[in-house]
Amino acid sequence: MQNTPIHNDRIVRRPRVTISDVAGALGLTKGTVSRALNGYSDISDGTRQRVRRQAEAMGYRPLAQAQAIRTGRSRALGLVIQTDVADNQRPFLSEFLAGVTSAASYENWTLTVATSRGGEEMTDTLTRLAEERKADGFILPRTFYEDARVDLLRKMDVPFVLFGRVKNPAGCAWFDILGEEAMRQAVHRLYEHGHRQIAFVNGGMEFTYSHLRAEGFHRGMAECGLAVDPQLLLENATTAEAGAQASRILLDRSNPPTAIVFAVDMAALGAYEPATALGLRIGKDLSLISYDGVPEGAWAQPPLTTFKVDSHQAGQRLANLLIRRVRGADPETLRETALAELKSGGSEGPPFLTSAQVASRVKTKQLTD
Amino acid sequence: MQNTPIHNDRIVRRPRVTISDVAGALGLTKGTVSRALNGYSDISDGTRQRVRRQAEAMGYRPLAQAQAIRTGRSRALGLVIQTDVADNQRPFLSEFLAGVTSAASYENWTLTVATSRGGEEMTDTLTRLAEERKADGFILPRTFYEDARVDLLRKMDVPFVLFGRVKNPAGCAWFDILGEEAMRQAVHRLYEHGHRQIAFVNGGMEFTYSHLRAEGFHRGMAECGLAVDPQLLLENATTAEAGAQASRILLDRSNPPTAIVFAVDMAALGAYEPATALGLRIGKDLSLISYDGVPEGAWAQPPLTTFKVDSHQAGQRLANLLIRRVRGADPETLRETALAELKSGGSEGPPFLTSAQVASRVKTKQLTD
DNA sequence: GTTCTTGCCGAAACCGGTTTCGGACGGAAT
DNA sequence: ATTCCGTCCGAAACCGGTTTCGGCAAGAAC
Repeated sequence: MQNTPIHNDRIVRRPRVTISDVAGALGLTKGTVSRALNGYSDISDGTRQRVRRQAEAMGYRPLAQAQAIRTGRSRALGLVIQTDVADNQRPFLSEFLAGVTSAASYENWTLTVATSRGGEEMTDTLTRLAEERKADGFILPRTFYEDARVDLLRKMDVPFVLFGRVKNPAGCAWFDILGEEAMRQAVHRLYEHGHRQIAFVNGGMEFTYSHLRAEGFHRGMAECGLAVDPQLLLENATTAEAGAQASRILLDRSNPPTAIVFAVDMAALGAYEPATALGLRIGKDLSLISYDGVPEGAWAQPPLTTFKVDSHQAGQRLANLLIRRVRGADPETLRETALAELKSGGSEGPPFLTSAQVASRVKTKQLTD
Repeated sequence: MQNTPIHNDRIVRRPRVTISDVAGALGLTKGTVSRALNGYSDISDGTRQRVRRQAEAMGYRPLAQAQAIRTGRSRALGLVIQTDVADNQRPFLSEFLAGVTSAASYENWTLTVATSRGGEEMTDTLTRLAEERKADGFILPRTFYEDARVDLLRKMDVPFVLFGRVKNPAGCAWFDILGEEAMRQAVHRLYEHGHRQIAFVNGGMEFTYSHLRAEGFHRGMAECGLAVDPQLLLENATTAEAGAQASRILLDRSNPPTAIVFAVDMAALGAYEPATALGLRIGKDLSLISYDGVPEGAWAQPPLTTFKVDSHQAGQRLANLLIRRVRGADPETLRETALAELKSGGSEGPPFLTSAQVASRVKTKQLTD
């Protein structure tokens, strides 16, 4: 009996052009070809040209994996998607991936994707991908204010870039969209419409973006000369249910808001049902401005006014930053931001009612029910 | 001056446990350890046990890339997402990826993702990924009736599995959800509600699913003893705009439908606006049943009745099938299907109006506008 | 005309695995 | 006591690259 593996998998693959093929065609050694292609200084310009042309002509593409076992790098970006977060990144994922992969493939890099439910599984996944060198570095989406992934990767000395920011930015590279600026503009816009009682419904405070958006809201209020009523500040609404709950609480106040700024679209969409039930018309009796640009927003009646995020651009920039990071660039020089774009949908406008009128309408509606 | 590459990238990585480390600890050679771990028959059970235990204890994980340069396989699945298709896979992508990666990582495989606008770019991307061995095989989502990707991969002899089916199934493995069965059930359900004028709005005929769903619709009609009115059959509606357009056409017929079966949720959502504008209440004067289970459907008023696809399961099964395929299983034995689950939302019910009444209401409404 | 550089390339080791080949050893058959 | 035959492992080649090292030839310095 001959010596065979138990799983003798069928292997069929057509031959590739190897570096030895290129070297042979030129009468050089593969070492020389390798150095020529990788820009070593001990190769003459003439030879370098010849090698480049020949490689091109033969359609030679180096095998990233073969390079990797010596260099430690395989030209692969890593992305671990959190599946436990009740997040709103879902609808953007396709665009985001398109952005990442287009920028990556431009540099001949690829993307390795994994998912994780967070916590220990996240640690295991990142470790495994890094140790098996399935990724040279990671894009970390949806950052937490204090992010365990950052601590881990910092400790392992694995390159990474953040989509978002963190509490302690030391050694971090990132791309982020200035949510704080959007919230600031939202307040200004509502103020100009004539609103004076403006509420703010934030997301989960474990996320960095919530801290930033809160800051932007407060700054906007201050710039407009409006005092922030602590009664009109709520947190932890990232779903429609939570948004509905928050809206009911706010509208039940003695001084209800005539406008609500939401940090998250999905929460804002939750406001439609309770508002309508209380006899308040969205965009007239109650104005809403939110953030994200989820497609569901366009289907609401009236469509949700929101600050839309360009996910494709985000993916592109993050891929670009990470590649530069892996190549050794200083992370502190790899920090970019962009602005969200206002998409007016009709959920905001000049107030038809005063706060007091809203309150009385809510009261009478509740009594009649 | 010493010999240095132009881009002298910083390389920092902590040491790994290699197969030589394991071999050294046991006083064996790395070849023996390799054979022991890969189940060769010329290793005694005792040694195999010792090696397994030692590898486990030292936390040895083979470097897929190093294995790949000899074996040609790197334990990576490939997924190329089409970005040019006006599709509805977007919302499901996250779940789908979670399914794929969970099944993959269970077998210690990973997922390489790329995007492509289709056509030549798709060919290039698949070729590049296969040649660079960034993927041992591919999952092909959203299959076309005649699919160029299938032809290419067949020719290159690269393993693949389809999410969906194709015209010529020879040598193809797949997982698919029986859309035809859903359409059939949709007709039965509407028939039992009392509908007799049932229209069908299909997706693009370049997709396999459209052929299948049409077949299911026709079968359902036949089973219910209903004649199919060619006037009530439309195609090529995969977006809300196209769905709205189709709805207007159907409602403008001399014998308008009292119910419409849509092959695609996004198209069905397009029916709400024109129906409402013509004074027809969805779920009463006009019933809708659709397919996909997009989240937007739950936000429509009334929510859309639809057959929901389990994307997580689909991803999981596809990953599993592809791994077996790469390991050499006969594709013809790798074919699975599942059923979509009906999610009743309120967009369908017994007809409040006859076809003639719908026609007259449409006519008067159009005159008054 | 030597000697010293410098430029440029070949040779070979190396990365972390897999796979082929052959030989040592022990037990059974002769 | 040989011979024969499996069993089981070591040795070494190999995969496709990268990187180190050393040496040859030509030009510069003496």
